[in-house]
Amino acid sequence: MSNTKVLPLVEPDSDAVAPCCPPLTERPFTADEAETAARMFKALGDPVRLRLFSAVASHEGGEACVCDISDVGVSQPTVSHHLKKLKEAGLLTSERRGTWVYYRVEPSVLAAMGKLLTIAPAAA
Amino acid sequence: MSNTKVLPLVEPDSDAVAPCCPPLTERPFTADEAETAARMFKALGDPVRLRLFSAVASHEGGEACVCDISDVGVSQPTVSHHLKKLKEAGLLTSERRGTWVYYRVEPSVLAAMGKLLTIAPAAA
DNA sequence: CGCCTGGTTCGACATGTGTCAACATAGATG
DNA sequence: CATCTATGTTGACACATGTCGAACCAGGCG
Repeated sequence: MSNTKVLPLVEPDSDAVAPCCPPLTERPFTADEAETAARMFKALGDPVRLRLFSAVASHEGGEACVCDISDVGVSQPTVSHHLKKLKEAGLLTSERRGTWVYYRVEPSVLAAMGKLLTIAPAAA
Repeated sequence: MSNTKVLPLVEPDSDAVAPCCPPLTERPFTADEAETAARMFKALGDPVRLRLFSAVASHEGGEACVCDISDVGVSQPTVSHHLKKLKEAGLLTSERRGTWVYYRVEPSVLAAMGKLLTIAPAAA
């Protein structure tokens, strides 16, 4: 394996979690890779989405219902809109349980993005 | 210290490279933190910028002149525009050397973003 | 000095995006 | 079934953003 303990907090086979792209520093991205990766970054490129995502990610059990996190200074439809965006970007998944809808983070995508930003482990 | 060897590829005092925010998973972001972090993510949230950034980052010596990376399918003014955005976001720095202008990556910012995406090292 | 090449800035335009109010839907509960 | 609460969807609108061509600045060179 190329890099052994870069993100030891995820799956053991941490090489498999990045079906998207190599580290940004490894070689110039192709148009397709850039398109894919940019979609994820763009999803986190909004303050409200970032707060929502962080709220879900840091919530107990890695999941939270909308009612728990919708206090970010915008109207409820806007919250819903942003959560949808995050879902479309593959960063969150949602599940309805009775009255409430719970969102949870997709850890593999987080890890993939983290690896993208890794300084090229050329020497390792 | 809270997290000892999350991104061992950077400076030894890797805690100092993130003057921005804690990991997304540690606690809900404040409005200010989200604003700051979103600015960086947004900068990488465009395919063209991502290609340019990757081209610079992966170039020999971590720097490249515009002429080396401007082959991304958009006009040259547009390239310049995106490079400016990346510079404003703190991801790149530029320096004129004779005829050419060289861009290089700001590794500390890369590392900071990587840490942001770290899965909360709660257990560690 | 005049000109050429590399790069940035300007002005304009089309498109994308964040936001809200109003309406619609899904379950729970009486 | 009536109704209430929790979410999502729609339509509209202001604003930001990506893009280009044209004009402009900076160095090197004859």
